[in-house]
Amino acid sequence: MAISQETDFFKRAQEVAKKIPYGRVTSYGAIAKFLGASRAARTVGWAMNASHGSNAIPAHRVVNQKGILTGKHHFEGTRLMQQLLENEGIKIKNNQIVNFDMVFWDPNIELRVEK
DNA sequence: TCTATGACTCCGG
DNA sequence: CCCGGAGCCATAG
Repeated sequence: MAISQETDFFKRAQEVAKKIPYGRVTSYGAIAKFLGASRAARTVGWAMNASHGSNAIPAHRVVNQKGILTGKHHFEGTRLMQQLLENEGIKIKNNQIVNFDMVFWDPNIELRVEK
């Protein structure tokens, strides 16, 4: 089912986050762009913050454009986010995803128009 | 309505 | 890639 355009921005961001496949990651900007506001990446982070702690949103699969775990700071432990990603087979070094280009999942490509 | 904020991104050096 | 500065956007108060 398509993500309703009627839904609030941050809720749509959460829906996209839920669609991130296991072992894959994406960026705030990619989600923002998919929602129609490529420059609202910061707001996407805001949505993650709201969802985190409330619902089971894989926010750990959302990183910045460089593949750096900028949001790890907001998880319970500073290593929780990294461990969750490593548990999915993602290599991380110095807070950065090593094979970022390989695990990167772009909703604009994978979800697209979403038949 | 206006101001402040932020888990971002782009650009130049 | 690292660093500093500016821009953009939605939400909260």
